[in-house]
Amino acid sequence: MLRRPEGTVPQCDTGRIWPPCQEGSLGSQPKATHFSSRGTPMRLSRYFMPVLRETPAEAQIVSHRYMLRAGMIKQAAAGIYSWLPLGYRVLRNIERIVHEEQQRAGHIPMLMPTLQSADLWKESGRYDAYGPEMLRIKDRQDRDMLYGPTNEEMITDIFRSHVGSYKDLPMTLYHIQWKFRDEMRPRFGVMRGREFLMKDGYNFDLTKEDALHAYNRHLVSYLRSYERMGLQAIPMRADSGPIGGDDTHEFLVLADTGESEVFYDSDITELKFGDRTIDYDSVEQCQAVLEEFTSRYARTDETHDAALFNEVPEARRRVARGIEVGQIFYFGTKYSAAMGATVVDETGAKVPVHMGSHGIGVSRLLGAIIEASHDDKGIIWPEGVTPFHCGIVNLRQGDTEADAACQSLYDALTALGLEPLYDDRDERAGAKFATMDLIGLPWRITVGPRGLKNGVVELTSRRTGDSEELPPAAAIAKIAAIYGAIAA
RNA sequence: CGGGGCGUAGCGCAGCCUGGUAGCGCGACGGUUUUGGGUACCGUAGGUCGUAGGUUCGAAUCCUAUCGCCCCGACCA
Repeated sequence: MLRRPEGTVPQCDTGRIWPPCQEGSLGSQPKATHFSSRGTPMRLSRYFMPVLRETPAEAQIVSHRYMLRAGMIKQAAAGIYSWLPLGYRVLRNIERIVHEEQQRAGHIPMLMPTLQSADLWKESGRYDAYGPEMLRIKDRQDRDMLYGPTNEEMITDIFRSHVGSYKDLPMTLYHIQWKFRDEMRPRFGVMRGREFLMKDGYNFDLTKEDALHAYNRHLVSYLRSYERMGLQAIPMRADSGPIGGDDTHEFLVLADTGESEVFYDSDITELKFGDRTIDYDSVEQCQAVLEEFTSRYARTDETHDAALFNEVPEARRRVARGIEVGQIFYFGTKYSAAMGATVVDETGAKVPVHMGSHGIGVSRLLGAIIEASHDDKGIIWPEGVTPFHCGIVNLRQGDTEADAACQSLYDALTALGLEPLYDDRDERAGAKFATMDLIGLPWRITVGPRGLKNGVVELTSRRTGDSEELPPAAAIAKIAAIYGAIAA
């Protein structure tokens, strides 16, 4: 019903790869049906969502504050966090979108380890080049190990071990895995943690042209992914940094708390990917999207060119701040040549493959989304990533009619494959509203004796604050329609 | 890694200067009262004051060391 139509996204592996166990898989929960990859509905009285009324002192920026206050994360050490149930749900939703969009683009999911042997890094030369950001560990045999900050070496090794012919190309492999970079100064909660969840993908192609198509394909899939998360992320020409490479774009979400200064032509913020369908195999179509989204001036401070920027009409010049949520690179044969990742081409010659790597900061995206979508009461989740589809607030817990009405709403929404969060605590209305506002569910159904007397409940948009009174069945239909439209 | 700051109850803080054996608000728990935007009142539980040394009759308080965390900067998905 609300499930994506069969065939739109062929056989997504989401949720089976990471994490190994699904929420509610112990059998105590009702069997999830349509949205089994998302989670389960929940009664707040049975949930674990330790909200804080006061802001912990260590949190400086709004996303960090709200994530702590909403009971989404708990710091374990500097830049390292536990994901509490509410935060975990959002994390998995973001991850799910990334999986779906990567597989839609034809990229193949897999999983590489967090801990790596240093050998491959010595071979590529990055063991020394990477510096103290890399967490180095010795095992009991005194072997050099490291907690991977990225996986170019490992994927290249896998590729060279098993692929030898141009006939096996093109190929793009990706995984979503925890990384560790020992930042000198972690801060801003999950926006700049030391441990972070990242999708990184690697394309292998016979020619530079093919590799650039892979680059474009990633750009398209990233635009789609961010839009599904309710974000506008602008591709900006960027600096290649320690990965190295020729072509690279960063995707930035505009936000005052962003770490990078960005310069752009305001026309670019008018661009929407929308629900257009793209044939990912079409070089022309992907190229057209790239040109559409990168032809206007948009650069981070690293690559900013004041002279070029001044060619933009003054009224459209913007200087702002942005949060980097992804980056795509084409780096040619840098690793393949160094590590002997070659294939035999049509003429029988051994040639190094052309590669690129492409990352999305999955855990960081939670912070970015909150930075871009909140008010003074709390978070406002976009429908695509919200931890629960809607909240049900029972204003008079213990009142027979109100309890029954809430229960039947809960059951009906659940039967449709939606996941409501039912606040069935014995709390005052104000406390329930404040909690719902804080955790940011986009829709709230408020149920009380007063309305029930007239046969209505109240449906409220978290984003606009607009409320309407309508019969319970109509409220259900409306929510189903909203989410049905997103899933379609 | 340079500069600064902070570790006292689940959270936010006071007490430290001028040593005398720990306190406030919120939260939690129990009760009464309330009930359509964090209600009010009563009661209860909870802290070897980050850790280790030292000075002292006596240390949260003074001294030393150490660990952790935060902020500014340089650096980074």
